[in-house]
Amino acid sequence: MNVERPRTRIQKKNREAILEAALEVFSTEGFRGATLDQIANSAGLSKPNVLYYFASKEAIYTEVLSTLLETWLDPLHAITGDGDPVEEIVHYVLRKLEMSRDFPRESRLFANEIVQGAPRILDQIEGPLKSLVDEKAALMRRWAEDGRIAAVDPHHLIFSIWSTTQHYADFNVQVRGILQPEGDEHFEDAKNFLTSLYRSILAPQD
Amino acid sequence: MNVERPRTRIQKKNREAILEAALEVFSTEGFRGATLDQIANSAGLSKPNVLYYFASKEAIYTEVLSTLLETWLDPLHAITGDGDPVEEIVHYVLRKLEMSRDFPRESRLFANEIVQGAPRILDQIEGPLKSLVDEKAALMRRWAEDGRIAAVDPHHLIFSIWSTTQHYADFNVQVRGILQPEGDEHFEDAKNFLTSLYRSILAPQD
DNA sequence: CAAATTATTGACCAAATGGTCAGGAACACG
DNA sequence: CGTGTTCCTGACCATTTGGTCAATAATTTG
Repeated sequence: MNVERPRTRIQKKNREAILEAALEVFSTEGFRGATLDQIANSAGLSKPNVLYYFASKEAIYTEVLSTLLETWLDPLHAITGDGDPVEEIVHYVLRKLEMSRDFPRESRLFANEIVQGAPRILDQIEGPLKSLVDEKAALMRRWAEDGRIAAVDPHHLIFSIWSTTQHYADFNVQVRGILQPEGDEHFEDAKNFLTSLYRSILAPQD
Repeated sequence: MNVERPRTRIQKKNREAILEAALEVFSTEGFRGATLDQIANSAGLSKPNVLYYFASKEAIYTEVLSTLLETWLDPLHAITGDGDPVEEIVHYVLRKLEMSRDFPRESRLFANEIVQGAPRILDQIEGPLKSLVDEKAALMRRWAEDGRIAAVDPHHLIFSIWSTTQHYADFNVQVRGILQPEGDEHFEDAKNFLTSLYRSILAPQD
């Protein structure tokens, strides 16, 4: 029952409801921890009806994950080499931080998958992702050689950006448990901290 | 059958085998994803035998998690205020990094628990952990006021240390997928990168 | 409106899973 | 060596879970 593009209005509506519910459930329970009943429930459908739209639990998960992967890597593409190096990188940091604030479930779903060994996207990582990262790392290395940013290991720089920003989504409960914020105020502090963190390490030495 | 201290030699051996197996399984599968069969198998025992030593799957998990929590926060205690501020913090960073290299399963188990909402340790986070972090943050704030480190938000500094170091354990497959290292060489680069990252942001301004 | 198509569900199934238990095997120890 | 205790297991159970299917309901379309 794998319909390429949802044809009918009902198909569109229900597939969206299922994917939304799946994002919610998978991101907090992981693949194995999530149940079709939870997803069906959260989507307001019966379990057999969910399986009418998707072949299996696995199929739902795969679809959510792959949709997510695209948008997830999007900000990295935006580092083009056109603008000021430091500004481009800082802008990337802030965009990733915003994504952690606005799409924490996507981040957590991804985190779950990776922590558990990335069984379903290992080739995506070793293929397209590695290529993309290597490419941007090369760009940064050139910047460093040209003295436009400080000489830092670009790969580890990227890892640090991923980790510091995604931390606010993935470890959300810990962050909130410690800071006890009312809403999202602490993201402003995070923004300031990360901005100065990356400005200070990237600032080219005379 | 909850024995305070394992009495017999057999009890000691088997309880240890179970906890070791549980760490392995829980850290890669999460609580819900792990099965008693996997744990029993990995420990080289039968499932009923595992349940002879522990009351339930939950009991095993709780024990692993609480044992782990203690050692996990240990390095943070070592920030005392006795030594040079920058050196103390950098030393903390490197110790956390070493733990990610040497005890990745512990890190991942913890990550799994937090990502999934920390259902079993939320009070530990809001209580003891928050206190400890607040205390160290206060210390760092004093350092900043005395001009011994740069003025940075201490809470977010700590978050960034946690995230950048634990990344090498929690997102291990991603890191390896991108760097394609033979063994653990990349930890040396990470060490250098993080050292200069934190030195550059902490260096007191004039 | 009627036929064809699409959507929905209750009932059901097999496998997996956490857990129990009675009885037997291994062991410690006087 | 014998006896009390500890250790271990096969068989079993109830529940959960992913998934199927035939029958019915709703919707679309000519």
